Parts: sequence; structure tokens; C-alpha cells
Amino acid sequence: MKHTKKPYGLPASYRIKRKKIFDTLFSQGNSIYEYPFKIIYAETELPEPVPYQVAFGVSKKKFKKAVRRNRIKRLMRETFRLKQEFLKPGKPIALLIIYTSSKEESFDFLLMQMEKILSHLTEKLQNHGPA
RNA sequence: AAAGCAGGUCAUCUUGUCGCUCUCCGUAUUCGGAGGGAGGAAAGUCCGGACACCACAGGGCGGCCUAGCGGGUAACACCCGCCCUUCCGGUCAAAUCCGGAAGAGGACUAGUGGCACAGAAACCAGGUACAGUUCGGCUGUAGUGAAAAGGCCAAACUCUAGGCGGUGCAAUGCCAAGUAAACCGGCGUUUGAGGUCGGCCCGGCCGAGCCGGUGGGUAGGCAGCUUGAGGUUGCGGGUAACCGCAAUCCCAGAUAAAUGACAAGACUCGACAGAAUCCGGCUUACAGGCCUGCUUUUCAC
RNA sequence: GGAGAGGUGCCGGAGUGGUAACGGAGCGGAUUGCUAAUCCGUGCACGCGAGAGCGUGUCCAGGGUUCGAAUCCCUGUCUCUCCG
Repeated sequence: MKHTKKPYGLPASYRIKRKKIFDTLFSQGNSIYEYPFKIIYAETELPEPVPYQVAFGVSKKKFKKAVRRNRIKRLMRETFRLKQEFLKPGKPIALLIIYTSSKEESFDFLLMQMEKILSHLTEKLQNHGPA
């Protein structure tokens, strides 16, 4: 038992905190899309003993007010927290989840789409993963 | 009671489950418990400070800012009181008076400059037409224009009075890790390069390295970081802004960056909006509730 | 978070108190058998007019100073740049 955590928790160690990881994501990352999310992901070494690290992004161009951006990032974090069981990577992976729409969607819709995109991602990783 | 105006104040609430962040406790980064967890504007960054570094921030020129008088304040371009000017309303009208609103409100009898078009003439003056004349280029009228010979403009230069050194927490100090004490060119070591971050000069201080290019490494942690011109209540002073004293309280501190989700319930169905060193103002955005004062109308006594 | 710069017609871009230059695009006309090139005219919006044309407004938005503002001052808004 090297690491335990609450099944629906999302502590700080599961979030990306290094600029270096963001640089790898932007230069070498692959992407997958399912409205309104876009996930940029890359298999890479992580500074913490966790299976994955996440970050959430909302464009300032699309949401000018800080309150709205905060709101959407909180909804995204919440949906990921509740649906993270659908993400089963073989290797350590970093992912950046970006909100691409310019309007705020309902929480239920976001839950559904988050489940979809994480399942697709897991599928894709298992097909191309251990090559 | 209703409507309007002005000022102040509050900013949906309650419970449960899941989750985030900080502090404390339990041998505890991971588990558990207790407690704290956005705003009146947190915003714009428009002013004023505190604080930090640059020299204990010094002199001159330049530059920038402020503008009635008095007070408040750490300070201000803010706030309070008074005066003045302009505008609106009240009495048939005017003056006065009463009520209200607005105002960057020193100086064009120091100088410089500007006054388009129109008009005979526009700031050095000059003198058109008509009429009257005491014949003196004297007076009046016409006409153009915002203004016609004594004026206007300083949110024109300027003058007067006063103020301002610069840079900003990505300031600054410390710890750890790691690369290359690399290569090329230029300047310099008491005959002084360079630094002293705003423009220039002077003076002073530091001073053996500095500048440009090529190429490479790291971008982690701690302090600053929240107890403060602090909040609440009471008493006292002052027309007021505000100040004094006493008691009491501790009320976010993140760093790819914490306050969210779901369920249930209540009502007046919830606006604008999210802390990033910290305060005092100003300005802008904003659903509604409550309180106080004034005015008008209606009803009751 | 902090420090600055700017916004002029469809596009680029001058003007910094007195009638909004200039270039390109577009549109109309001339030239041509047709097109390109060339030459001439034309900023935009609204209103009036049969038409030629005329009037009013317009320099990111609102307010102020002034006889008069794209220009000076204040407030807001949008865009861009720099700072370990």
C-alpha cells in the first residue's frame, strides 16, 4: 500500500503543479475531444507517486469575468472528481482538460460528457498504450 | 398611509452528504477530530500612504501635480463647515428674501500668444454707412459676430503660493539543487570601467570587474504574509468630518493558485460580482429589503 | 499582481484648438470587341428631393472647459506591450 485516497477525493498531489509538465503537454501531447471538453494528455513522469495529474483550463477570451471562469473550473473539477473512476491509465499520465464552449452548461450535462470523454480516453490508452 | 428626493445599512437563510484549503490536536504530507475560510464594491488602478530596496535620498535645471477661506487626517485630487459665482423653483414683476442643485473657485491693471467664419474693421488697431453736432475725428444709430475697444481665453504658454527623489511584494532577504570558472568581441583596475534602475548636470558613496553576442543550467522551498492609521460596544468632546478614553474580540492567507456539488425545506425567489503585500479615498457595476430625515397629497383625532 | 502604450471610413494611416490629408479596396463612369492596366469621380449614417444635389450627425462611448474639441481635462470601455 504505497498510496491510498478517498475514492472521490482530488487532493493537491493529483493536480499538475510544474511548468515543465505543461510544456511537455503543449509540445508532445495528444488530444481527444467531446463537447464541451478537450483533453490534452501525455504519458510522462510525475513528481508524485500518483497514477495521474490533472489541470483545468478556461479561456479568458471566452469568459471575461473571473467569477464565471472560477465557476466553470469548479464545475469541471467536481465532475472529474466524481467520474475519475472511468480513467484507468496503464502508465503515469498528465492531462489538461480545457473547456471549449463559450457558454455555461448544466452540471448534469457536464457529468455525462466527462464520463464519456474519460471512457474514450481509457479505451484509446489501452489500444495504443503498451506498444 | 402613499409618492418623490437625500443619506445610511444589509447583501437569501437552515440542515445533511461528498469534496477543497489553512490552523491546532491526536507519534501523523496520506487517517481521524475541532475550528477558520471572499466583497461592498474583492473591480478600474484614478489619487494618497505604510512597507522594502536603491546612500540616513543631498544640491541645481528640467518635469509633474494642486488651487476661495478654515478645519479633519498618517496623507490626499478625499471628507466636513463657511463664503462666493451660476442655474432652477416660490411671490403678478424686479430687487431682496426663502428653498434646492451645480461648480478644477488664485492671477490676463508682469510678460508672451490666440480670438476661425462672418464683418469696413478682431486686439498693433482701425474707422464703413446714415444722422446729429457746441465743428472737437465729438456723439448716436445701423450692420457682422461669442466678443466691436474694453473685452474673452490660463482644462493657452506663463506668473504666484504650495507639494513631489526613483522603483515597486514579479520589491526585498535567506536556503537548497544544478550547469560551464565555456567560447568570441569591446572597455577598465587609482590616469577609475561600471554602479547609485526615473531625463540631464553637480556633489557624495561603492568599486574590480563590466558590457554585447553564441551556447548551456535552474525556475524548487522558506521568510515578506497578515494584529491592523483593525472591528464591536459604551461614555465624553466637536455644528460636522472626526477625535479621546475604557472594555472586549482575533475575523481568508492560496501559489497552475482553496469557499464548490448534490439533496431537502423556508421566504419577500436571491443583483453586481471572486482576495493575491496591506490600509485611506475616489470612480464604475448592482435585484431587492430595512432605517432616518425632508417635501407634497389623502384620511382620522 | 504590477507598470506602460493606443483606439480616426471596409483596411492601412496623417492631423494635437478653427472646412477630417494621403494610399489601397469597393462602387460609378471613360477607354476596349471583352478583360487587365490606365484616367476621372466617390468617406460613412440618417433625413429631404424625380434628379443634380442639400441639410444634420460622425474621429471607441459619455460628460466637462471653450464662441468653437478628433485635438485640452475627467470617467468608462476595448485592444496591445513589458516586468521573476
